[in-house]
Amino acid sequence: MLSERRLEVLRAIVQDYVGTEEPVGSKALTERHRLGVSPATVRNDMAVLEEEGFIAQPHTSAGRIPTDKGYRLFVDRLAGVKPLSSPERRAIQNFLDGAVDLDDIVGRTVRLLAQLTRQVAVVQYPSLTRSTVRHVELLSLAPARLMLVLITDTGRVEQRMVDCPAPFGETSLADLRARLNARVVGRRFTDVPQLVQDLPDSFETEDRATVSTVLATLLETLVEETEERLMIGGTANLTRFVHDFPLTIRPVLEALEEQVVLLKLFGEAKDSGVTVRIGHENEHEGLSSTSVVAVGYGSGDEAVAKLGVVGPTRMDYPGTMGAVRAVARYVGQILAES
Amino acid sequence: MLSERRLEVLRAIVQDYVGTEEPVGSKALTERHRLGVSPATVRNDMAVLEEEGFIAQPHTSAGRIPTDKGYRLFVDRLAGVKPLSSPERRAIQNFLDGAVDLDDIVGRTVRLLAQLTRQVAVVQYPSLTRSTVRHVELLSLAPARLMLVLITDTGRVEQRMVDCPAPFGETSLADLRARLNARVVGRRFTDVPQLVQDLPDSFETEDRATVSTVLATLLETLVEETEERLMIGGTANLTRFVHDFPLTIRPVLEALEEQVVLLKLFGEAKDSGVTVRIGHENEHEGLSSTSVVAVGYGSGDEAVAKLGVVGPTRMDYPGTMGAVRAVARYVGQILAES
DNA sequence: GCCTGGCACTCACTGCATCCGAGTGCCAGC
DNA sequence: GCTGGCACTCGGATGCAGTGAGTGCCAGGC
Repeated sequence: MLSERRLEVLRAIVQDYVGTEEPVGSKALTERHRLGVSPATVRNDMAVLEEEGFIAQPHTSAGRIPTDKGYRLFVDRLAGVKPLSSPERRAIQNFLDGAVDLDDIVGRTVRLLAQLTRQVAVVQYPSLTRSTVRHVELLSLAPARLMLVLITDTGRVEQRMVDCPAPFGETSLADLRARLNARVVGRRFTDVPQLVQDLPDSFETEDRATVSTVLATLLETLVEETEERLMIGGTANLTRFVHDFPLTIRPVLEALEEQVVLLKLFGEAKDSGVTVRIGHENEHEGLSSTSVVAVGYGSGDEAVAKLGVVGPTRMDYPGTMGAVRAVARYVGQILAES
Repeated sequence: MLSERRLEVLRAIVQDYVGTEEPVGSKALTERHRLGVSPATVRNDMAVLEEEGFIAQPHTSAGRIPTDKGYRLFVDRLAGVKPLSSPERRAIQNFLDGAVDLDDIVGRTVRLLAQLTRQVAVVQYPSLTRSTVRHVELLSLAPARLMLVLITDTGRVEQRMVDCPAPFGETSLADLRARLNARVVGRRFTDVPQLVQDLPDSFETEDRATVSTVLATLLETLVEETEERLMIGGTANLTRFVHDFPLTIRPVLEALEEQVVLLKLFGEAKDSGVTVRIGHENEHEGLSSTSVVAVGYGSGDEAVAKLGVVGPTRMDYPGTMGAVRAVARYVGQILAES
């Protein structure tokens, strides 16, 4: 077990390194922090911390930098979540108020988060799987061609063309529309297949095929749209670290474009509370020197999607976690209101 | 006026520089191109080209690189548009086929373009201003709360909430829906205000306020959505040049995030034919060492939006122009079919 | 008059030797 | 168990000479 002071030394190293971006030595540490001991003592502590794998030396004659394991300990035991200042809170509210639709909300959120954390921001669109149906609309475009429009409680709209096997009358259409809505409005997407299963049976024989086709398209939309979408912003912030590791910026940009990777990472994050994945904990080559801070957000108690930031492992964890958490809360509120 | 051979020298310089990414000298030029003259002659030609401002020397004792003006001449007079190979054409078709909706089409296009040109790709969503109305749908969510859904011929769907000044019955709603559609379906967005102007007058007094509110919301949607959206991809390609100018990558990323800038640039591009803006011709600080290659695309003869790439001024113009043009054509086809 | 070979000059880049200093590990003493 | 002292390491900066690709200019030839 590490003594209290050694943990204190680790905390000091992390804080200084995050601030200065340079390996920190024993002397500088005692000068900037009131550890109450001499550099020589700190050196001994550092030797222990290094042996345990919490810090490392880039070169023999250089200061120490935290390892992924060191950051992990820092996040888990040494640092809290730093609440935002009230001007910051007000800024968030001002920034998000006045959004007109879902795209706008997500767009504003991503810009806000990027600005606040000065890192790359990622916001997942509210997921369809966890949301409920607000309305299903059917429009007749041609005798045997319908448009299916699905509206969710999070304000998302999806539409699909349906080519019918047979012409479908206006009355049948109105009938289907009414019955379909009666069954699914307010229900969760996952429950829909169950709820509409026997619907074709209650129609005239000649219409059954069309009804089945429409339902098939609806279910397909639900499944397809489970591939969730992301919005990304603030990639220019990556260049703040370009003098450090110009090599790393490319794989990170590539990873960001492969949205699958991010979706997987976000999917693994807890629904509530801030999740932090540090360096190699992200099982992706390109992100091995970055950390991902993610949190769920939603209009009610339940998280419908995640948002967060991607930045270098050397980041201000308390501040970033605070910003991410605060933004998630406000977005949740906005969603609940709309 | 520059002699034929001097133009040939300029072409050779541009081609070599684009290939090698290094200033090109007179000796190397004569070795790689059949100019039929000696290095000394080429040196004289270079001196003239430099005096005219088409090429420049980074250092006194270095080779020459083209200036923006040099690239401009190259693009305008010395290079054609390189058609794609047939495997490339097939690849485009395969890549774009099977897109399910507009988001998907735009997403695939942007990835395709980024891959093909190995540069940053930008695709503008089909603009609402030039498209026509396919359908307007009105849904009653609560006694005095409606949802307005607008569907365009390009497959785009926009929805807005409408808070009515007074409760609005189902029959009135059906009436409004029918009459509204009768007037605007198939019409251009710009014509809509004119077409619906007198619609409230034909309703009962108690419903007029609501009808007006609905129409106001519709018109607002048309105007608001004129702020067009963009999708960007392939930013990782920027890092291919990071060893050259690590400084420039940041302003470019920033410019890309300020979509207004790109929209302006794209707006200035011609509707038909490939438009190239080179270096400082882009009136934006961050893009002064990049070129923008843009082209309009659309489902019919008319361009409904633009797409293109952003890359270093030192790019393969003929190839890039060919790829951009080809992609625009195929996307137009896909849009026309759907 | 235009092209060419020759020549002196420039200057970025490389490799090498040197110096400097922040930082370390270790040890004897309090 | 903490501290001051000390020898040691080694990356980074500085200075310098050598190299070579490239240039401009000039006199001579087709």
